[in-house]
Amino acid sequence: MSSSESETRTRILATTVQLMEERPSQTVRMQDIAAAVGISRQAVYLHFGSRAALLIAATRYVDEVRDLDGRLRKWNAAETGIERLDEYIVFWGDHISEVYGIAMALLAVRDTDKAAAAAWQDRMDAVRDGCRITIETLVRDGMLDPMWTCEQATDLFWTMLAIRNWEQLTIECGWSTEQYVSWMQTIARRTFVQKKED
Amino acid sequence: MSSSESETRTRILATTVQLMEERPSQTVRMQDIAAAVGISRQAVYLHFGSRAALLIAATRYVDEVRDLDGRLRKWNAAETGIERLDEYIVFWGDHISEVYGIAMALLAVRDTDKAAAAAWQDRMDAVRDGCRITIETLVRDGMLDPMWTCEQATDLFWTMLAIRNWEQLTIECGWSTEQYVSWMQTIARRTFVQKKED
DNA sequence: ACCGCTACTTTACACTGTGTCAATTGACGC
DNA sequence: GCGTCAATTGACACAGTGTAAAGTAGCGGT
Repeated sequence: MSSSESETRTRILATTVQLMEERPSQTVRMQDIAAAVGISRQAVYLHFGSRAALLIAATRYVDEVRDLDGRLRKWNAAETGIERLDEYIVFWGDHISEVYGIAMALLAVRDTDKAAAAAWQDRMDAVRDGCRITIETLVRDGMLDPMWTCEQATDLFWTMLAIRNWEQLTIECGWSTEQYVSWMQTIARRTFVQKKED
Repeated sequence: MSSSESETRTRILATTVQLMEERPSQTVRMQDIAAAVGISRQAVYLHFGSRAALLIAATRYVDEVRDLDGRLRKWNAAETGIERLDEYIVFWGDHISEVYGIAMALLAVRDTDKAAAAAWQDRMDAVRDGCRITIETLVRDGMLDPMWTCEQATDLFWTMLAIRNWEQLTIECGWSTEQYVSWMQTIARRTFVQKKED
Protein backbone atom coordinates (compact mmCIF):
# COMPACT_ATOMS: atom_id res chain seq x y z
CA MET A 1 0.00 0.00 0.00
CA SER A 2 2.54 2.55 1.10
CA SER A 3 4.77 1.56 -1.83
CA SER A 4 2.14 2.77 -4.29
CA GLU A 5 1.80 6.10 -2.55
CA SER A 6 3.98 8.83 -3.98
CA GLU A 7 6.06 10.93 -1.69
CA THR A 8 4.18 14.10 -2.60
CA ARG A 9 0.89 12.47 -1.74
CA THR A 10 2.19 11.60 1.70
CA ARG A 11 3.58 15.09 2.16
CA ILE A 12 0.18 16.55 1.32
CA LEU A 13 -1.48 14.33 3.89
CA ALA A 14 1.06 15.11 6.59
CA THR A 15 0.86 18.84 5.91
CA THR A 16 -2.92 18.78 5.90
CA VAL A 17 -3.00 17.09 9.28
CA GLN A 18 -0.43 19.49 10.65
CA LEU A 19 -2.26 22.60 9.47
CA MET A 20 -5.59 21.31 10.74
CA GLU A 21 -4.07 20.73 14.16
CA GLU A 22 -2.55 24.19 14.27
CA ARG A 23 -5.40 26.39 13.11
CA PRO A 24 -9.13 26.24 13.57
CA SER A 25 -10.02 23.75 10.89
CA GLN A 26 -12.45 25.80 8.86
CA THR A 27 -9.90 28.34 7.78
CA VAL A 28 -7.46 25.93 6.15
CA ARG A 29 -8.02 26.21 2.42
CA MET A 30 -6.73 24.02 -0.40
CA GLN A 31 -4.52 26.97 -1.29
CA ASP A 32 -2.96 26.99 2.18
CA ILE A 33 -2.21 23.30 2.07
CA ALA A 34 -0.63 23.56 -1.38
CA ALA A 35 1.48 26.52 -0.32
CA ALA A 36 2.65 24.74 2.82
CA VAL A 37 3.66 21.68 0.81
CA GLY A 38 5.34 23.92 -1.77
CA ILE A 39 3.26 22.87 -4.76
CA SER A 40 0.40 24.42 -6.72
CA ARG A 41 -3.21 24.16 -5.66
CA GLN A 42 -3.93 22.11 -8.76
CA ALA A 43 -1.34 19.54 -7.81
CA VAL A 44 -3.36 18.82 -4.70
CA TYR A 45 -6.42 18.19 -6.85
CA LEU A 46 -4.27 15.89 -8.94
CA HIS A 47 -3.76 13.62 -5.94
CA PHE A 48 -7.11 14.09 -4.23
CA GLY A 49 -10.09 14.94 -6.36
CA SER A 50 -11.72 17.18 -3.78
CA ARG A 51 -11.37 18.73 -0.38
CA ALA A 52 -13.57 16.03 1.07
CA ALA A 53 -11.48 13.26 -0.46
CA LEU A 54 -8.36 14.81 0.98
CA LEU A 55 -9.84 15.02 4.44
CA ILE A 56 -11.03 11.44 4.31
CA ALA A 57 -7.58 10.26 3.23
CA ALA A 58 -6.03 12.40 5.95
CA THR A 59 -8.04 10.71 8.69
CA ARG A 60 -7.02 7.29 7.42
CA TYR A 61 -3.44 8.48 7.29
CA VAL A 62 -3.55 9.60 10.91
CA ASP A 63 -5.05 6.29 12.01
CA GLU A 64 -2.19 4.51 10.31
CA VAL A 65 0.57 6.76 11.60
CA ARG A 66 -0.76 6.73 15.17
CA ASP A 67 -1.28 2.99 15.08
CA LEU A 68 -4.97 2.89 15.86
CA ASP A 69 -5.13 -0.87 15.84
CA GLY A 70 -2.18 -1.27 18.16
CA ARG A 71 -3.79 1.05 20.66
CA LEU A 72 -6.95 -0.97 20.74
CA ARG A 73 -5.04 -4.10 21.71
CA LYS A 74 -4.98 -3.27 25.39
CA TRP A 75 -8.70 -2.71 25.39
CA ASN A 76 -9.24 -5.94 23.54
CA ALA A 77 -7.04 -7.84 25.96
CA ALA A 78 -8.99 -6.65 29.00
CA GLU A 79 -10.67 -9.54 30.77
CA THR A 80 -13.51 -8.07 32.76
CA GLY A 81 -16.22 -5.71 31.61
CA ILE A 82 -15.15 -3.02 34.04
CA GLU A 83 -11.56 -3.17 32.82
CA ARG A 84 -12.84 -2.81 29.29
CA LEU A 85 -14.94 0.18 30.24
CA ASP A 86 -11.88 1.86 31.71
CA GLU A 87 -9.55 0.91 28.89
CA TYR A 88 -11.91 2.07 26.19
CA ILE A 89 -12.09 5.49 27.75
CA VAL A 90 -8.30 5.65 28.01
CA PHE A 91 -7.88 4.60 24.41
CA TRP A 92 -10.49 7.01 23.14
CA GLY A 93 -9.34 10.00 25.17
CA ASP A 94 -5.78 9.61 23.92
CA HIS A 95 -6.92 9.04 20.39
CA ILE A 96 -9.23 12.06 20.22
CA SER A 97 -6.51 14.38 21.38
CA GLU A 98 -4.41 13.38 18.39
CA VAL A 99 -7.13 13.24 15.78
CA TYR A 100 -9.07 16.28 16.87
CA GLY A 101 -7.97 18.69 14.14
CA ILE A 102 -8.87 16.64 11.09
CA ALA A 103 -11.88 15.14 12.79
CA MET A 104 -13.36 18.60 13.16
CA ALA A 105 -12.55 19.46 9.54
CA LEU A 106 -14.21 16.28 8.36
CA LEU A 107 -17.22 17.02 10.53
CA ALA A 108 -17.48 20.48 8.98
CA VAL A 109 -17.66 19.28 5.37
CA ARG A 110 -20.01 16.46 6.25
CA ASP A 111 -23.02 18.70 5.68
CA THR A 112 -22.13 19.52 2.11
CA ASP A 113 -20.37 16.36 0.98
CA LYS A 114 -21.85 12.89 0.82
CA ALA A 115 -18.52 11.07 0.82
CA ALA A 116 -17.40 12.99 3.88
CA ALA A 117 -20.69 12.24 5.59
CA ALA A 118 -20.19 8.54 4.85
CA ALA A 119 -16.59 8.62 6.08
CA TRP A 120 -17.67 10.29 9.30
CA GLN A 121 -20.49 7.81 9.73
CA ASP A 122 -18.00 4.96 9.29
CA ARG A 123 -15.78 6.22 12.05
CA MET A 124 -18.67 6.90 14.37
CA ASP A 125 -20.03 3.43 13.70
CA ALA A 126 -16.65 1.98 14.58
CA VAL A 127 -16.62 3.85 17.88
CA ARG A 128 -20.16 2.75 18.55
CA ASP A 129 -19.14 -0.86 17.91
CA GLY A 130 -16.42 -0.48 20.50
CA CYS A 131 -18.97 0.92 22.93
CA ARG A 132 -21.39 -1.91 22.22
CA ILE A 133 -18.75 -4.58 22.71
CA THR A 134 -17.69 -2.95 25.95
CA ILE A 135 -21.26 -2.85 27.24
CA GLU A 136 -21.83 -6.43 26.13
CA THR A 137 -18.83 -7.52 28.16
CA LEU A 138 -20.37 -5.80 31.17
CA VAL A 139 -23.58 -7.70 30.52
CA ARG A 140 -21.67 -10.96 30.24
CA ASP A 141 -20.18 -10.27 33.66
CA GLY A 142 -23.64 -9.47 35.00
CA MET A 143 -22.39 -6.02 35.85
CA LEU A 144 -24.64 -3.81 33.72
CA ASP A 145 -27.09 -1.91 35.84
CA PRO A 146 -30.50 -3.45 35.10
CA MET A 147 -32.00 -0.04 34.54
CA TRP A 148 -30.42 -0.06 31.06
CA THR A 149 -30.94 -2.31 28.13
CA CYS A 150 -27.79 -3.14 26.20
CA GLU A 151 -28.91 -0.82 23.42
CA GLN A 152 -29.64 2.12 25.69
CA ALA A 153 -26.35 1.79 27.52
CA THR A 154 -24.51 1.68 24.20
CA ASP A 155 -26.29 4.83 22.98
CA LEU A 156 -25.41 6.62 26.15
CA PHE A 157 -21.81 5.48 26.38
CA TRP A 158 -21.28 6.42 22.77
CA THR A 159 -22.75 9.85 23.39
CA MET A 160 -20.62 10.42 26.47
CA LEU A 161 -17.53 9.74 24.38
CA ALA A 162 -18.49 12.19 21.64
CA ILE A 163 -15.60 14.30 20.41
CA ARG A 164 -17.62 17.45 21.12
CA ASN A 165 -17.69 16.55 24.79
CA TRP A 166 -13.94 16.03 24.85
CA GLU A 167 -13.60 19.35 23.04
CA GLN A 168 -15.76 21.21 25.51
CA LEU A 169 -14.14 19.77 28.60
CA THR A 170 -10.52 20.05 27.52
CA ILE A 171 -10.46 23.09 25.25
CA GLU A 172 -13.24 25.19 26.75
CA CYS A 173 -13.07 24.11 30.38
CA GLY A 174 -9.33 23.52 30.47
CA TRP A 175 -9.37 19.92 31.69
CA SER A 176 -6.29 17.87 30.88
CA THR A 177 -6.76 14.68 28.90
CA GLU A 178 -5.84 12.78 32.08
CA GLN A 179 -8.61 14.49 34.02
CA TYR A 180 -11.00 13.87 31.18
CA VAL A 181 -10.16 10.18 31.17
CA SER A 182 -10.27 9.66 34.90
CA TRP A 183 -13.51 11.55 35.45
CA MET A 184 -15.15 9.99 32.44
CA GLN A 185 -14.27 6.61 33.91
CA THR A 186 -15.95 7.61 37.15
CA ILE A 187 -19.15 8.71 35.46
CA ALA A 188 -19.26 5.66 33.22
CA ARG A 189 -18.85 3.32 36.19
CA ARG A 190 -21.51 5.10 38.19
CA THR A 191 -23.86 5.13 35.24
CA PHE A 192 -23.49 1.62 33.93
CA VAL A 193 -22.08 -0.65 36.60
CA GLN A 194 -24.61 -2.27 38.86
CA LYS A 195 -24.27 -1.26 42.47
CA LYS A 196 -23.30 -3.93 44.93
CA GLU A 197 -26.51 -5.05 46.60
CA ASP A 198 -26.12 -4.27 50.28
CA MET B 1 -40.45 46.52 21.45
CA SER B 2 -42.86 44.48 19.40
CA SER B 3 -44.66 47.64 18.35
CA SER B 4 -41.59 48.89 16.51
CA GLU B 5 -41.19 45.63 14.65
CA SER B 6 -42.77 45.61 11.23
CA GLU B 7 -44.96 42.75 10.23
CA THR B 8 -42.59 41.68 7.45
CA ARG B 9 -39.72 41.54 9.87
CA THR B 10 -41.68 39.20 12.09
CA ARG B 11 -42.69 37.09 9.12
CA ILE B 12 -39.05 36.76 8.10
CA LEU B 13 -38.13 35.61 11.59
CA ALA B 14 -40.98 33.12 11.82
CA THR B 15 -40.23 31.74 8.37
CA THR B 16 -36.54 31.45 9.13
CA VAL B 17 -37.23 29.48 12.27
CA GLN B 18 -39.70 27.28 10.45
CA LEU B 19 -37.35 26.49 7.57
CA MET B 20 -34.47 25.80 9.91
CA GLU B 21 -36.61 23.34 11.84
CA GLU B 22 -37.70 21.57 8.69
CA ARG B 23 -34.45 21.14 6.78
CA PRO B 24 -30.90 20.55 7.83
CA SER B 25 -29.87 24.06 8.75
CA GLN B 26 -26.90 24.50 6.45
CA THR B 27 -28.92 24.30 3.28
CA VAL B 28 -31.31 27.14 4.07
CA ARG B 29 -30.10 30.13 2.06
CA MET B 30 -31.14 33.76 2.25
CA GLN B 31 -32.78 33.15 -1.11
CA ASP B 32 -34.90 30.32 0.33
CA ILE B 33 -36.06 32.41 3.24
CA ALA B 34 -36.97 35.32 0.98
CA ALA B 35 -38.87 33.04 -1.38
CA ALA B 36 -40.75 31.38 1.49
CA VAL B 37 -41.78 34.77 2.88
CA GLY B 38 -42.71 35.91 -0.61
CA ILE B 39 -40.30 38.83 -0.84
CA SER B 40 -37.02 39.47 -2.61
CA ARG B 41 -33.66 38.43 -1.19
CA GLN B 42 -32.68 42.07 -0.87
CA ALA B 43 -35.70 42.83 1.24
CA VAL B 44 -34.33 40.39 3.83
CA TYR B 45 -31.05 42.31 3.85
CA LEU B 46 -33.10 45.45 4.34
CA HIS B 47 -34.35 44.14 7.67
CA PHE B 48 -31.28 42.17 8.77
CA GLY B 49 -27.91 43.27 7.55
CA SER B 50 -26.48 39.78 7.28
CA ARG B 51 -27.22 36.12 7.61
CA ALA B 52 -25.64 36.12 11.05
CA ALA B 53 -27.74 39.06 12.22
CA LEU B 54 -30.86 37.28 11.02
CA LEU B 55 -29.96 34.10 12.88
CA ILE B 56 -29.20 35.98 16.06
CA ALA B 57 -32.53 37.82 15.85
CA ALA B 58 -34.25 34.51 15.12
CA THR B 59 -32.93 32.91 18.30
CA ARG B 60 -34.13 35.87 20.36
CA TYR B 61 -37.47 35.65 18.61
CA VAL B 62 -37.86 32.00 19.52
CA ASP B 63 -36.94 32.65 23.14
CA GLU B 64 -39.66 35.27 23.28
CA VAL B 65 -42.32 33.26 21.51
CA ARG B 66 -41.63 30.14 23.56
CA ASP B 67 -41.49 32.10 26.79
CA LEU B 68 -38.03 31.14 27.93
CA ASP B 69 -38.27 33.09 31.16
CA GLY B 70 -41.61 31.60 32.10
CA ARG B 71 -40.21 28.12 31.68
CA LEU B 72 -37.35 28.82 34.00
CA ARG B 73 -39.73 29.79 36.79
CA LYS B 74 -40.35 26.23 37.91
CA TRP B 75 -36.64 25.57 38.10
CA ASN B 76 -36.13 28.77 40.02
CA ALA B 77 -38.89 27.89 42.43
CA ALA B 78 -37.41 24.49 43.28
CA GLU B 79 -36.41 24.32 46.92
CA THR B 80 -33.83 21.57 47.18
CA GLY B 81 -30.72 21.07 45.09
CA ILE B 82 -31.90 17.73 43.82
CA GLU B 83 -35.21 19.20 42.70
CA ARG B 84 -33.31 21.91 40.87
CA LEU B 85 -31.10 19.34 39.18
CA ASP B 86 -34.20 17.53 37.93
CA GLU B 87 -36.06 20.65 36.94
CA TYR B 88 -33.14 22.10 35.04
CA ILE B 89 -32.89 19.00 32.92
CA VAL B 90 -36.63 19.08 32.23
CA PHE B 91 -36.51 22.73 31.26
CA TRP B 92 -33.49 22.29 29.07
CA GLY B 93 -34.64 19.14 27.33
CA ASP B 94 -37.94 20.75 26.38
CA HIS B 95 -36.26 23.93 25.33
CA ILE B 96 -33.66 22.31 23.11
CA SER B 97 -36.27 20.37 21.21
CA GLU B 98 -37.91 23.65 20.20
CA VAL B 99 -34.79 25.67 19.53
CA TYR B 100 -32.76 22.98 17.85
CA GLY B 101 -33.07 24.16 14.26
CA ILE B 102 -31.87 27.73 14.65
CA ALA B 103 -29.40 26.77 17.32
CA MET B 104 -27.63 24.52 14.82
CA ALA B 105 -27.68 27.23 12.16
CA LEU B 106 -26.22 29.73 14.58
CA LEU B 107 -23.57 27.22 15.57
CA ALA B 108 -22.66 26.73 11.93
CA VAL B 109 -21.98 30.38 11.18
CA ARG B 110 -20.15 30.89 14.43
CA ASP B 111 -16.85 29.96 12.81
CA THR B 112 -17.02 32.65 10.19
CA ASP B 113 -18.89 35.39 11.99
CA LYS B 114 -17.83 37.22 15.12
CA ALA B 115 -21.29 38.44 16.05
CA ALA B 116 -22.71 34.95 15.74
CA ALA B 117 -19.87 33.58 17.83
CA ALA B 118 -20.62 36.16 20.51
CA ALA B 119 -24.34 35.40 20.38
CA TRP B 120 -23.67 31.69 20.75
CA GLN B 121 -21.24 32.33 23.58
CA ASP B 122 -23.90 34.42 25.34
CA ARG B 123 -26.43 31.63 25.24
CA MET B 124 -23.92 29.01 26.32
CA ASP B 125 -22.83 31.23 29.18
CA ALA B 126 -26.44 31.55 30.24
CA VAL B 127 -26.86 27.78 30.27
CA ARG B 128 -23.63 27.42 32.18
CA ASP B 129 -24.89 29.93 34.75
CA GLY B 130 -27.98 27.80 35.21
CA CYS B 131 -25.76 24.75 35.68
CA ARG B 132 -23.58 26.57 38.18
CA ILE B 133 -26.52 27.81 40.21
CA THR B 134 -27.97 24.32 40.23
CA ILE B 135 -24.70 22.80 41.43
CA GLU B 136 -24.32 25.53 44.05
CA THR B 137 -27.73 24.68 45.40
CA LEU B 138 -26.59 21.07 45.70
CA VAL B 139 -23.51 22.29 47.58
CA ARG B 140 -25.69 24.40 49.87
CA ASP B 141 -27.69 21.28 50.70
CA GLY B 142 -24.46 19.39 51.33
CA MET B 143 -25.48 16.99 48.59
CA LEU B 144 -22.66 17.44 46.04
CA ASP B 145 -20.44 14.41 45.92
CA PRO B 146 -17.12 15.48 47.49
CA MET B 147 -15.20 14.05 44.57
CA TRP B 148 -16.14 17.18 42.58
CA THR B 149 -15.34 20.78 43.15
CA CYS B 150 -18.16 23.16 42.34
CA GLU B 151 -16.32 24.22 39.19
CA GLN B 152 -15.71 20.70 37.96
CA ALA B 153 -19.28 19.65 38.53
CA THR B 154 -20.48 22.73 36.66
CA ASP B 155 -18.21 21.95 33.70
CA LEU B 156 -19.46 18.42 33.58
CA PHE B 157 -23.14 19.17 34.04
CA TRP B 158 -22.91 21.83 31.34
CA THR B 159 -21.22 19.38 28.98
CA MET B 160 -23.81 16.68 29.65
CA LEU B 161 -26.52 19.12 28.64
CA ALA B 162 -24.83 20.10 25.39
CA ILE B 163 -27.21 20.36 22.45
CA ARG B 164 -25.04 17.92 20.51
CA ASN B 165 -25.73 15.24 23.08
CA TRP B 166 -29.45 15.85 22.89
CA GLU B 167 -29.12 15.71 19.10
CA GLN B 168 -27.27 12.43 19.13
CA LEU B 169 -29.57 10.71 21.59
CA THR B 170 -32.87 11.87 20.14
CA ILE B 171 -32.21 12.23 16.44
CA GLU B 172 -29.54 9.58 15.89
CA CYS B 173 -30.48 7.06 18.58
CA GLY B 174 -34.20 7.69 18.44
CA TRP B 175 -34.77 8.49 22.09
CA SER B 176 -37.84 10.55 22.88
CA THR B 177 -37.35 13.82 24.72
CA GLU B 178 -39.04 12.20 27.74
CA GLN B 179 -36.50 9.37 27.74
CA TYR B 180 -33.70 11.88 27.31
CA VAL B 181 -34.92 13.87 30.29
CA SER B 182 -35.52 10.95 32.60
CA TRP B 183 -32.26 9.17 31.83
CA MET B 184 -30.27 12.38 31.98
CA GLN B 185 -31.76 12.97 35.41
CA THR B 186 -30.59 9.53 36.48
CA ILE B 187 -27.04 10.06 35.28
CA ALA B 188 -26.85 13.53 36.78
CA ARG B 189 -28.02 12.26 40.17
CA ARG B 190 -25.60 9.37 40.12
CA THR B 191 -22.76 11.62 39.06
CA PHE B 192 -23.26 14.61 41.32
CA VAL B 193 -25.36 13.62 44.31
CA GLN B 194 -23.46 12.28 47.27
CA LYS B 195 -24.35 8.73 48.15
CA LYS B 196 -26.00 8.12 51.47
CA GLU B 197 -23.27 6.94 53.81
CA ASP B 198 -24.23 3.44 54.87
C1' DA C 1 18.66 12.07 -30.37
C1' DC C 2 14.00 11.35 -29.85
C1' DC C 3 9.65 9.32 -27.66
C1' DG C 4 6.63 9.04 -24.20
C1' DC C 5 5.53 9.10 -19.53
C1' DT C 6 4.78 11.18 -15.04
C1' DA C 7 4.48 14.95 -12.11
C1' DC C 8 3.71 19.33 -11.78
C1' DT C 9 2.82 24.40 -13.31
C1' DT C 10 0.22 28.33 -15.10
C1' DT C 11 -3.70 30.61 -16.51
C1' DA C 12 -8.32 30.97 -16.97
C1' DC C 13 -12.90 30.21 -16.00
C1' DA C 14 -17.53 28.19 -14.08
C1' DC C 15 -20.26 27.93 -10.02
C1' DT C 16 -22.37 29.01 -5.50
C1' DG C 17 -23.69 31.87 -1.86
C1' DT C 18 -23.03 36.20 0.69
C1' DG C 19 -23.18 40.90 0.74
C1' DT C 20 -23.43 45.76 -1.64
C1' DC C 21 -25.15 49.36 -4.67
C1' DA C 22 -28.15 52.21 -7.45
C1' DA C 23 -32.11 53.12 -9.87
C1' DT C 24 -37.03 52.20 -9.87
C1' DT C 25 -41.95 51.28 -8.49
C1' DG C 26 -46.11 51.52 -5.79
C1' DA C 27 -48.88 52.66 -1.93
C1' DC C 28 -50.23 55.68 1.72
C1' DG C 29 -50.87 59.93 4.32
C1' DC C 30 -51.23 64.79 3.94
C1' DG D 1 -49.03 66.35 -6.38
C1' DC D 2 -45.16 65.33 -2.73
C1' DG D 3 -42.44 62.95 0.15
C1' DT D 4 -41.29 58.76 2.06
C1' DC D 5 -41.26 54.15 3.34
C1' DA D 6 -41.09 49.30 1.81
C1' DA D 7 -39.88 46.60 -1.48
C1' DT D 8 -38.18 45.39 -6.27
C1' DT D 9 -34.82 44.59 -10.05
C1' DG D 10 -30.50 43.88 -11.89
C1' DA D 11 -25.80 44.21 -11.71
C1' DC D 12 -21.59 43.37 -9.44
C1' DA D 13 -17.59 42.31 -6.02
C1' DC D 14 -15.64 38.62 -3.39
C1' DA D 15 -14.16 33.98 -1.62
C1' DG D 16 -13.38 29.38 -2.13
C1' DT D 17 -14.09 25.09 -4.64
C1' DG D 18 -13.60 22.66 -8.59
C1' DT D 19 -12.53 22.04 -13.84
C1' DA D 20 -10.07 22.44 -18.15
C1' DA D 21 -6.27 23.07 -21.32
C1' DA D 22 -1.80 23.93 -22.66
C1' DG D 23 2.87 23.93 -21.32
C1' DT D 24 7.34 22.31 -19.01
C1' DA D 25 10.98 19.61 -16.74
C1' DG D 26 13.09 15.34 -15.79
C1' DC D 27 13.84 10.60 -16.57
C1' DG D 28 14.04 5.86 -18.68
C1' DG D 29 14.11 3.21 -22.80
C1' DT D 30 15.28 2.23 -27.57
